[in-house]
Amino acid sequence: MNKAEILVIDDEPQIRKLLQINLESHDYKVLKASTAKEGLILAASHPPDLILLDIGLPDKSGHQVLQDLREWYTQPVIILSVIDSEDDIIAALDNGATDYLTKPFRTGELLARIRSALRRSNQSENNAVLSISNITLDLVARSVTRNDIPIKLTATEYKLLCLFAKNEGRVLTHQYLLKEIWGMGYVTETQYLRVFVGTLRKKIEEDANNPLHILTESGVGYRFQ
Amino acid sequence: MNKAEILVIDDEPQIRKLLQINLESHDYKVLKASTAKEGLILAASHPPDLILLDIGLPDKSGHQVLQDLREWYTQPVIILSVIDSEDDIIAALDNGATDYLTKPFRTGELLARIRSALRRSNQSENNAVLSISNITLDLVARSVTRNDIPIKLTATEYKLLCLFAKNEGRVLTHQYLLKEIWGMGYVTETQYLRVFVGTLRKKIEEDANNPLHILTESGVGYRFQ
DNA sequence: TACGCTCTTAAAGCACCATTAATTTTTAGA
DNA sequence: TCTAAAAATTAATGGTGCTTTAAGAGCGTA
Repeated sequence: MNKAEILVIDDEPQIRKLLQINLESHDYKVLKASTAKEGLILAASHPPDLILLDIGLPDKSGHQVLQDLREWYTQPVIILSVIDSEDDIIAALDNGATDYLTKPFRTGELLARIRSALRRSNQSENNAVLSISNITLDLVARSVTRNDIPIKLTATEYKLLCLFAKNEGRVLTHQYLLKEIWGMGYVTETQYLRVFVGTLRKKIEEDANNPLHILTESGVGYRFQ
Repeated sequence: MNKAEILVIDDEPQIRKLLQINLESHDYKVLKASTAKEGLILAASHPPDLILLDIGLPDKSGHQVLQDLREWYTQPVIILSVIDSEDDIIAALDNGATDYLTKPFRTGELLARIRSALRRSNQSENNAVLSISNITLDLVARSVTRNDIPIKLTATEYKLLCLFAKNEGRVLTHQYLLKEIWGMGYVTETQYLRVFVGTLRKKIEEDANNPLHILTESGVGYRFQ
């Protein structure tokens, strides 16, 4: 597993610094934004594994940011706030926040809540080994085999195959795949998918011209089985 | 969806009563236990959708109960505690607690955190399936079967069948169907429907000449049953 | 029989898809 | 820091399958 990426959206430089130091010392990769706008753009261009969101931003209410994020972002969002108001907490949680901490927070607790949130968001994907007919995918070792023979995949090919394997039998839309792999800004770049599905098929199908695993659903997306 | 069942494990009768009243008034079914032993037995004999666990039980530490539960129980466990100690919080979260609230807690916040936890634990099992006699429609996987045999549908055919299935037994007018699938500008193109209903019938009816599912309501539209 | 509505069929057009290769960017190693 | 290789992106081309269109035939009703 790679370093988990955490996006911090907070306008106070001291808090950003504090969080960055604490998170990086626990082996997370930290992205920072000081305004709502910047944060949303950053999240969309490169979806992080978790977002820490300050509710009191200068340009936009954190509640609004949360709603905007939840239109498409499914990973955990933990709210940080100086306001210890029950209404605020309820509103945030009902808008899809994963957790809500009031400042000043205890860093040890925050880190534990981050671990907890990440653990839960990963547990569905945490089957360590996925096997679909003759394809085997070891999520921990990050290795793939076909008929027990190791296959070398690039980073993008691997991400794509992971998404497919975790959603066996489901149709994944172009939009969804592009969003998950490249980020929100790329949902129209269907051509990327064609190229990478092409290379993946060459590597995992018996006959890339008659694919049995990665099926195309014309006009919609792809289905893995 | 049935009432969600919540198991309260707490030794203080007042707290149990308070929780019961609040939870039941929000349409949850409440199970109660006053000791760790009782709670574990109850959870095992009839697994609830969520557990509220007091950390200070008479017969066993709540941390120990949590560990025992997590051997097999995967649904949310929210810890309630009079102890506002960071070490306790971290230990509980790292042992698999979903959330941790210190007493006295605000009931509105507790309810919001329960909703949040249940929402997240349910989203994975959300395989909305529509079944109409021998036709099955999985809206998440975007797949259709007849007598358990997969049927391949084009994007437009699928949209059409979805509309039908979601409005089983109702007459859907040409106008409505055209508006939903092709858009407002196409409400006069009745011929499109004839063609696509034709291909759909070939795929899902036993005998496309004597359709049992997609019935024609002459001059008006179609009805699915 | 004539008319309105429907169904079937098939050809034409077009959007979508796959493949390949060229170009740019990133990564790894010296 | 530089260089070479690998990977990602972009662009170009041809193929495939879906949608649209159109024409003819069936069926019930006046």
